[in-house]
Amino acid sequence: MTSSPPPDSNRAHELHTTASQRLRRVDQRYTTNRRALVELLDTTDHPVTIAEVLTLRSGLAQSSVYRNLSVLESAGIVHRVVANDEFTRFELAQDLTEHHHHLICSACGAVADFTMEPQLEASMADAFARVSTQTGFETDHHRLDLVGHCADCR
Amino acid sequence: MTSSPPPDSNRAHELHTTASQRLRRVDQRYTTNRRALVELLDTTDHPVTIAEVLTLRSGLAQSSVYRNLSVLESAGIVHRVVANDEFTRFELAQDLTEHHHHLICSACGAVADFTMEPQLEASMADAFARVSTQTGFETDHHRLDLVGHCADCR
DNA sequence: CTCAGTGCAAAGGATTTGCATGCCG
DNA sequence: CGGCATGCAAATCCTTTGCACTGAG
Repeated sequence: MTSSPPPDSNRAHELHTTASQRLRRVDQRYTTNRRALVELLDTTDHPVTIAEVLTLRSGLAQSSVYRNLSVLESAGIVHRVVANDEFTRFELAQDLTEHHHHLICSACGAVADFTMEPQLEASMADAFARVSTQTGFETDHHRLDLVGHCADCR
Repeated sequence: MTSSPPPDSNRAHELHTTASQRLRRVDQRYTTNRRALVELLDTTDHPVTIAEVLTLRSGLAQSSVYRNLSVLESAGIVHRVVANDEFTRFELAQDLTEHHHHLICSACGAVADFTMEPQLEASMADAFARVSTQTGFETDHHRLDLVGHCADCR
């Protein structure tokens, strides 16, 4: 620990600046609650459920969390993640973090992040481009999940 | 050997045999309703929602469809597909059909199947094996979806 | 002042469950 | 015969919505 500013504070600052800009672009404000959500999502290393949000930030009203995550999603700041259980999860959009994928435990429902070699990502991107050409489907993004059992549930 | 049956009827026959075996393995019966569901899923080229099932086979009770798809899933005959909307979809397990992925239209919710080059699949499988080794996560299967806009919604 | 954002409570809707009946083994 | 599958209806629970209030600009 030092007295100089933590290296991450710049990143955090940029994150909020970007969030604010993207919200303005869709005529929305960067309110205290929305900022709290972005900060929370920036903290975790996995997509969070609404229940987690309410536990970790117990001041927030449930309906506002739903509404604000929805707004943040439409502004392209957060991303909705569907896993195997009935709970919707949210994470920061991948252009605000790092491109990654998910390990989904079908026993306990846990979702963890992982990344793959850029080279393999590139091969996949090529393949997706071919699929688009062949099918007329226009791809916004892809999602690649491994479904199985986490270390705890094996 | 008797007179040779049409090529597809063998496939269908095997499908039902396999289904029956897998159900027995988990102490379940291959009832008329379950057989109807397997036949329906074998017909479509995309995962179907409960609503579709009820429309296409209007004799079935909603609760029985839910229950039976659940049973078929636990027997490894049917696979649950989560898309972008609020509807759960089901398809035959990929070892009963062909390994494939999904094109998910975020506008209309449509889900279509597509396949990729075996070579690329193999590279991905290698990468997944490495991830498993590193994280202790045991992979049952992977799912790769492209999310975007289908030809109709572009 | 104005109006979007917020919180509370009630409604909505896909999915699950309780229970009586029917049917397969 | 006995027990599982089925159908109907009611319950469940995540999510959405209505409405009055508040606070930022």
